[in-house]
Amino acid sequence: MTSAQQPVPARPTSRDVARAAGVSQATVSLVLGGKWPGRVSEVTAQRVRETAAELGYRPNLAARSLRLGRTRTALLVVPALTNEFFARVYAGAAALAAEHDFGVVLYPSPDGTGPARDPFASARAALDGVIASSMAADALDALHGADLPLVMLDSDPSGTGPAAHVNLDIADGMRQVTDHLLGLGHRRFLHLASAVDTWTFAVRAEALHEALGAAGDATVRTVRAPLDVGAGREAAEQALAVAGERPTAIVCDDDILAAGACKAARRLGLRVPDELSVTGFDDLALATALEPELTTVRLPAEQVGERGMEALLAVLDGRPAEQGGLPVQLVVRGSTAPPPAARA
Amino acid sequence: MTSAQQPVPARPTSRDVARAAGVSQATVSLVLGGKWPGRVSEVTAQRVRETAAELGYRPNLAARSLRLGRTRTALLVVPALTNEFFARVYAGAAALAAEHDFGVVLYPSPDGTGPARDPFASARAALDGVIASSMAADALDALHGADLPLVMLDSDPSGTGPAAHVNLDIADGMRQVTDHLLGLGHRRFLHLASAVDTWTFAVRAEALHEALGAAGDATVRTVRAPLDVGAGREAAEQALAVAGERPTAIVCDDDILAAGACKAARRLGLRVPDELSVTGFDDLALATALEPELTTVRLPAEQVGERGMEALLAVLDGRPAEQGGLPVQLVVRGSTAPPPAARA
DNA sequence: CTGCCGAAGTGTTACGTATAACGTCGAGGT
DNA sequence: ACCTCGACGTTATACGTAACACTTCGGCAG
Repeated sequence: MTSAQQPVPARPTSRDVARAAGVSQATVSLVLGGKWPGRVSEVTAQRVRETAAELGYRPNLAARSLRLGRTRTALLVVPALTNEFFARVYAGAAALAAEHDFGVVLYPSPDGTGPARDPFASARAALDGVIASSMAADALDALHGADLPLVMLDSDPSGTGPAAHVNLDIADGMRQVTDHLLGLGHRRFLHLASAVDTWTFAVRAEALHEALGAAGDATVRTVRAPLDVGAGREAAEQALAVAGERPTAIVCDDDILAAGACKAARRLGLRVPDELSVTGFDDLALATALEPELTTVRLPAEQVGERGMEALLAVLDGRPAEQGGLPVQLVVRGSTAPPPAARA
Repeated sequence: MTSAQQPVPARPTSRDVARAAGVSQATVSLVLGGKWPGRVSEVTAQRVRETAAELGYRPNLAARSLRLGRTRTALLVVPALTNEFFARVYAGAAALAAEHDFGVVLYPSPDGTGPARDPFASARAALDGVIASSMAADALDALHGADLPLVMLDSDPSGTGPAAHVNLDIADGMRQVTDHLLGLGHRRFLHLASAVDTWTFAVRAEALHEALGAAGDATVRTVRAPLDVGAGREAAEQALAVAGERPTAIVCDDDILAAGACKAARRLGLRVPDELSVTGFDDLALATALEPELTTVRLPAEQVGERGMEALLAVLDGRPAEQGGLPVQLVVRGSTAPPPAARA
């Protein structure tokens, strides 16, 4: 006694469509594939398309991937999606990917903590390429030896490994911040830097020192902290508590650290911006949630993702990837003002 | 002139492993599949495993999916990853998924704007199931008719469509907030509510009114705003500017709106918490970045994701999904205090 | 000695798709 | 009348895997 008719309407295949339309499976593939124009007469093609729509046909992507050896899926490696910047990078990458019928999966260590897992064991789809932020360095080791097309975001462009680089003009942003503060009259600076040691932060430090050096009479101290409000506050509080001449401006590597700096100031009874100027970097939503709103550098995060995906698609097509850094822009808000001395 | 040997070392298949180990492909599959214990002698199994490791064999997931008809991939539908809450939900879901060798892809409209795309056209992998936040209602329409196992997050549990619900005990959280404020002596309230109209927000309103009703002499006004700092500030500012008795406490549906409320207070020259108490909901990083820090309700976002994935895995296994709401907890910080009258 | 059984593998097949290679058929050139 | 050729399709095949059905073989009860 075998089961008669299967009662569950299984997902229709291209062969089902073919049968219903009275053509061969190959013709269905030809029509719906969209390439090979002219291989099938328009009247037949129309019939096939209608039948496919009627049956609700959806190509089986596993079968397609198996046949083609490509998956139209990219892996995006970022340290943590809870950092708004990277959430926006993902959004940009995913949006452009969708336009090209591509998918984006994330490296599955989205909390940034925990041991680096094998990205391929967990990335369910086989991958056509990888887009990776330099801030996810540990994950990159795991990627080593996979010889997939690799696009690096915000990393040292002199590295020759990656097929392409997408960089922000971080140095210019830091110059704009510094010039803004110098223009207001500041001369004693505190650099609240990220404890993470990647290119994107090294460039900040370098540009800051260079711009201050040009001013001649400016001084700067540096303290480092993990990218988190509490840690930033602590570091800033300690640095501000030391004896001697207090800095009049804190330049932060990141809006999150800047939020910490603002809290430190408040705890020490220093008013921002009257007694202490604070600048951020990134222009996250946080920057306008604080009071006063942060003077910061706006980074086009979504564009970073888009350009990264664009570069990857180009590489996969054998086209050259567009080079060149993305421009950033200083946004002056309420957290910066002339130093007390200049106001007196 | 045909090409002699392929110079590119193609990715080894299970058949390559079989050849190298001197067994059949079927045996390799048997050994590496891990099921069917005892079908292959331990000595042979060992040899196969070693050979696979040597060659760096990785199963082709497309082929496996094609064969099995399952993909071990779930779709997570959330309104926007830039909302830290959902980024954390994703983190929780992805972490648990990884433990079970599952993958999570995101509905590709991560900015929350734009027209709802077809989730299946863009989700590259075929899907085994869907986990969806009630806040992504538009996307759910697109999911209709896919008859995949569906787990709903934070949605009306009386809905019978989904295979399982994972809910936070939102009502309890709102009760805790209200009782806290009533206990401090507040009687005139403003409810800064989300403009989004989903279960999770309806419950907040209901619980608030119920708890206030129990107090007898309390009054509340409601204003609604989109989930964004600027919109929250504007709505709060307008509501506070009206003539008559000013509310002494603003209860917000969300930390983001609470940040807006704090900004509105500052603009109007009202000190928080001395002249106006403000409460949030979610306990995002933002809550401790603000000054004063927000009194808010801590939601176990990661757990929501975990439980959602857990429920989906259960459903896929034919096991019953664990029911029951996740507990939430009031976190009292600096943004609440007794009202001015009680202090005088 | 025969028949049966379990252990340990192997041969084979199907999953659904894309495309290379192969018909077929009528029009048009010589 | 014969060949060619383009237009329109079809047949056949391979991608890599999992698992069903089968073989082989030594052991052992009847």
